[in-house]
Amino acid sequence: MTATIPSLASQYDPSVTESKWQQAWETNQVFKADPDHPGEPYCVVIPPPNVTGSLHMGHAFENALIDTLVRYQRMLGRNTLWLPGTDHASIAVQTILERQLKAEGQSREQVGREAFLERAWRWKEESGGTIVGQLRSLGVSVDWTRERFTMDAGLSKAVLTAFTQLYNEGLIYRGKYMVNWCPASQSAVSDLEVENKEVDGNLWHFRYPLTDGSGYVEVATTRPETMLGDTAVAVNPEDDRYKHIVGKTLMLPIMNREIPVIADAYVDASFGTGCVKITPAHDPNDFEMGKRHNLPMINILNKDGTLNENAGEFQGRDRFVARKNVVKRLEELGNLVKVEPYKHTVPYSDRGKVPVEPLLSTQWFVKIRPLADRTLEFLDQQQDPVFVPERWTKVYRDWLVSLKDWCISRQLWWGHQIPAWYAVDQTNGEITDDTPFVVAASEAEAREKAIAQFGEGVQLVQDPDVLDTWFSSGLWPFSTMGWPDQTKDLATYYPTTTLVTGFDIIFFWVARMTMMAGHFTGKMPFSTVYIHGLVRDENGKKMSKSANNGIDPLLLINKYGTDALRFTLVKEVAGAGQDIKLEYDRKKDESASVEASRNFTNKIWNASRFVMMNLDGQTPAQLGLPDTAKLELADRWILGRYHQTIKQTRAYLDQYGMGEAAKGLYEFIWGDFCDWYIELVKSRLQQPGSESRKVAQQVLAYVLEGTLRLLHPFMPHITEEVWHTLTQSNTTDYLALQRYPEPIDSLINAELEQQFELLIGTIRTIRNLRAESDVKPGAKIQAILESEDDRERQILTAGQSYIQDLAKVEQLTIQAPLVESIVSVEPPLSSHASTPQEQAADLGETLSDLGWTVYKKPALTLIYLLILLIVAKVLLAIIGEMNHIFLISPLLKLIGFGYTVWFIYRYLRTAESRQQFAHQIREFRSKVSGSLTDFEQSDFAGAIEPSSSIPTTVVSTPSQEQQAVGVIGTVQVSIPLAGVVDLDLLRSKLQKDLTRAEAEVQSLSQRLSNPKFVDKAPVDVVQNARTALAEAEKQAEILKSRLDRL
RNA sequence: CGCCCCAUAGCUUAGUGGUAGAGCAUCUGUCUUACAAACAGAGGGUUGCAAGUUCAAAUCUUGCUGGGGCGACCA
Repeated sequence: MTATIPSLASQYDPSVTESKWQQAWETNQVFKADPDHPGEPYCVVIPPPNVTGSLHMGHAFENALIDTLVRYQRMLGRNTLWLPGTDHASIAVQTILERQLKAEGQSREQVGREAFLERAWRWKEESGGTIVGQLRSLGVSVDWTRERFTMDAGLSKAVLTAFTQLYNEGLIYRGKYMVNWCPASQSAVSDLEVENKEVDGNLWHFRYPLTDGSGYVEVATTRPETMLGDTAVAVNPEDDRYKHIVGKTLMLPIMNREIPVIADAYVDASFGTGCVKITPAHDPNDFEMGKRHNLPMINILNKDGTLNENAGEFQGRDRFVARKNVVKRLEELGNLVKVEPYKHTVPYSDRGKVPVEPLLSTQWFVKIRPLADRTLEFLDQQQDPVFVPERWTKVYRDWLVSLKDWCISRQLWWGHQIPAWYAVDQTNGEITDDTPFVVAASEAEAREKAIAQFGEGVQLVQDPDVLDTWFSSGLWPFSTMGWPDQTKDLATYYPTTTLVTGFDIIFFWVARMTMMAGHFTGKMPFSTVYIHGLVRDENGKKMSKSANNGIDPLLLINKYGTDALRFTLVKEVAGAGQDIKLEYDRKKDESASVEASRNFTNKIWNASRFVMMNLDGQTPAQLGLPDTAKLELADRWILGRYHQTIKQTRAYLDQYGMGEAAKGLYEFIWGDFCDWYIELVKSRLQQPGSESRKVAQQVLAYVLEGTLRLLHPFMPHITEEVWHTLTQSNTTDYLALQRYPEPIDSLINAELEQQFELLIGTIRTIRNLRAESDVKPGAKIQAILESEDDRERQILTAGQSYIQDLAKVEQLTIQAPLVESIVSVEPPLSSHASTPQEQAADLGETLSDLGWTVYKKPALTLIYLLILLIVAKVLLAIIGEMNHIFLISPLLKLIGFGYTVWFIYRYLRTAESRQQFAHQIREFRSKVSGSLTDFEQSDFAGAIEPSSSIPTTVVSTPSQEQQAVGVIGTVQVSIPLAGVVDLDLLRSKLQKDLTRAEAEVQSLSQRLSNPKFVDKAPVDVVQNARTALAEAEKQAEILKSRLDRL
């Protein structure tokens, strides 16, 4: 790829770039996993979206998180597989198809199973393609060659194997039990597919007469129509009010059926009348009681929710119509006592959105305890899997503990048909509750088995029902890799590493996977479960179809780009598992936060453009690494910040802190790199042919290239695009496959960063003063920096050109303050009562200062060094003896100070001598250490080196003029102001700063005067407080004297 | 009824014992040669309320209030 750098547009256009790379990655199979690839395997299976869906914000969020993790791990060199796919969503698809059929005036029974399924597959091809295509637009780094669908041949084989094995082990059974019946989809559903909603209903009170005519009992119900199926009334055996009627019978009104009064401890005597009507076929509790008391179980419902022949006169009526009619009838008969409003919860079908009916029917179940207990063992004994955040472990565990058997049969056609064949010839050609059956992995096998059992003439019919979709999803982590066959993929990538999913799916899916995996593979299917929150709308509401408040990710992608949307979503993640909120203006279809990320992509684009325009067409590789000896202050600073950022980003990503990592990168790129470093090197880039320019180019190229790699997992497209242009790589190289940057600790220099803070603070203070004083933005000014701290002055001097460039200062004066202010402030004596270690450190620092600044000639250097070393050694030896003498430290400082003054006067006063001096140092250093080209060997400790070619102007302070004054640390910043100045404004500004400083002094001295604080707080905390107090006092003092002079 | 989470600037939030920091938004100035999708500057906080522990609490404890979630439920 050739760099056509200067012609790059000044605004980044994601639309072309993003689809270009998505296509390139896929057609070149960049993310195709290879089990033979070196490196520890890292594997994630996608939470399969269902084929009826289209991409929503939750998908975008989830996949952005996964892709960030996966791309990071891939760049770390792990043998990475992210396996994509979809699930078949039995009920959802069936509902849609039946609706279509109904619109055509048909029913599924009319078209028949085969034609129906043909239709379903056709539909799946179209709709399933939609979501997979949309997934592609997110730029996910999945291996499309391994895409799976839960009804693929391979996965279906896994389902058959799992089912037959569980059946043979006695863990799957068929039986007549109470299930949740959804009249809308006309199928049983599992407990999890039922949502309890609180509704305002009524409690109807009825009176059932005793058959012996001795009175009545009063019962209450929220579902009056169920009385048609009542087969008893129960009371608590201890309830004295009713002891005498237990064993008697009642006459059930309307049905005129004689039913017994039974005693059961389940009945709460204190609730209502203490009498409970019992409908064993339509209530789980009543069912249990019915079994205990051998009561008849009368089913009054048809599959579609209408009443059946057992409902007498109400046969054929819808359940809700019947409810009204039953009440009316009872009222007519005089059996209605009262109706009271009653708030209660009603189970609704998740899919059908109608109330489910508890119904007694014959279904297939998984005996769950053995599976759940096995999984609990993994959790309790091996902490496997680990949940991030940890608190979800308890939720997961509690559910496993209280889990009931799982109804897995669905009266639907779309899905995995249950591999059970009934010998219908044994029951008159019908499948009844008692028809004998065989379970087998294929029809042929079933026939073989059946013949053995029932003879040649056996007539077999396969169970028409299908399995719960989650049954197949539960096998997903290993069925997708070839299980039950022992494939290479399975051996390499299973168990998978991390599962990323929402908390709402822990029960549905996570627990089912762990149970199935524990049973079939003897392992947990993933070692970590990362739980993310929901994406909420601009009002903090859950996005849902019913509330119609979804935000279309594709709309935002088209408007701002995939990278921008992804970065927004990931950046918003605070702690793991927390919900995120997406800003959105529905009128304009705009999102402020995505726009901010789009602006960030544009920033990256333009910063890269700037860098590339200044590299003379060379790539980072061609430019090479800078010679460490030639690095300037700003270079060392940005390299330190860069490596610090690498360290931080990796640390965050390693502990799933994707949001924090993203925010850190945003700050580094926009703040450190663009706002400061690029601005700092601009003047150097305008010095053709200079060494300084070359170094700046090298650092720019090095940091930009590495930053692109750092950012790639978060913003894959723009980084890939810029990286190709920057490195002029050919098309077979991909940033996605480069190594993630590694931090070099020796380049991270906290002291240097701190020193740089002073420069940045000074620049800000000057800019602030300019703005406050209405200095024209373009005007070059004069500024005076005063500090009594020689170290501070040294730093300011070293960064002089930076201050001049970025604060537009023409004449910069750095000096010690006037004598009066030197003597007026003295740090508290006790602050110097430092430990021997600290003094030694001080000394070391002084030594290194001198090492940097003292020598005129290389030969002299060595001599001085030797002398100093000896002196230091002697001093160190005696310091231990005399560290109680307070004067030592100030004395040393004084000596150092005096020496520095002399030194500055001698060598640094003029630009000429400084340049010469700097040159000598470099020469000396390269002689001593050789030219270090490898960063690994470098060491920047020591920090400050005066930068060259600074026109220094030493002028006396024009104290008579009006000045704007600010304070940063203990540095006083003044700008002489020409012309008219708003004195009041200046005064109020100073007064405000003064008030703040005085408040600080007040609070700090209060704290320090508290003996308990001084006694009990750690030494360094007290020390920090003292330092802060000294600084605040100094500030206040400067401000006060300025204010006085105004 | 039980369990869990949350509460900090207008919004989104950082800060696990040392005296509150950022981004967005707002206001002011600027088209300064990478970027007006930008740059520079400014204002903005009784850390939900109350007590307690501590020299010191946004941070730990308890209670309360408000918001959200999950689970269970007696007809």
